Amino acid sequence: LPELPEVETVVRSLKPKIQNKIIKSVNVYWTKTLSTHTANSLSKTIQNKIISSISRRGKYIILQIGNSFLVIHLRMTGKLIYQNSSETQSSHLRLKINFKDNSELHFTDIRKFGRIEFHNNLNFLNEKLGIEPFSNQLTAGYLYQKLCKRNGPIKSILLNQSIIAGIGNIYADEILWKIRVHPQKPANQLDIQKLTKLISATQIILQKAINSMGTTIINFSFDKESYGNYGSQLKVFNKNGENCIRCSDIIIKTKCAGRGTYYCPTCQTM
DNA sequence: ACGAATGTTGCGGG
DNA sequence: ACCCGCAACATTCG
Repeated sequence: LPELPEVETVVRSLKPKIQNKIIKSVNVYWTKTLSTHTANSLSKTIQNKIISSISRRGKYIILQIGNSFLVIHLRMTGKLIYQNSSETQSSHLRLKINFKDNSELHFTDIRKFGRIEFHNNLNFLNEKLGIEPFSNQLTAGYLYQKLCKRNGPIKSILLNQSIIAGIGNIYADEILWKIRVHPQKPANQLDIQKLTKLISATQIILQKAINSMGTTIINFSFDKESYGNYGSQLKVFNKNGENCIRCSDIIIKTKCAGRGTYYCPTCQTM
């Protein structure tokens, strides 16, 4: 569900609602959600503190609280919903931050894969994650050096968060369609020119998706009932059996890098 | 009823 | 030590 554009959409929509709010307490309803603390210890640690900023790194959402950071990963079905204490809460509520003014930030998650951690710095994230797609440090040279020894499919590289942070299954397929590369093509067979195209396609697609507030296919939403519009601009993802808009051949669905993968067998070559 | 689902991690084998 | 594929996590939906 949420990849970089969806996470960015959540961050932008939450910012005006929760920035500078004072925390009163925290409730946890599914213990595994909060992986670094007990509900009580986190609640004590952050009560009376202010959420001073909300930002994104890869697919992670980062709330700065005092000199520390609450780091949230939505995984497949996690959602952050800002609401008033009088409103009905989801039956999938896993964690709740209560603010002094009686408003609340709810973390809901049907499949319970989402995780929330509290850290004193962001070193663990920066060690784990590769370069941001919009960073000027993302160059064809960087990718070439990272990929030259990798024989696995290029799609698995796009999904590998330690190389580029933020791309998921939908946008990986869209990027590869745009640059006409077969998802199974061995990563070390892409030359500098192709890698340059890969980077610009990544930036263009992710930026357009952010502008459209993400892609809603199964159940991404933000702000309670707001949905992303990038679904109408998808070229291959979820288009199994439809005609490629470039060559009119039939889009195929296969499995690549362990994930459902859509591509055009004519446009996208090995 | 079975299989798959937009994510990540940890495991085993190479 | 790196690389790669696969199972596991938990629930819903078709």
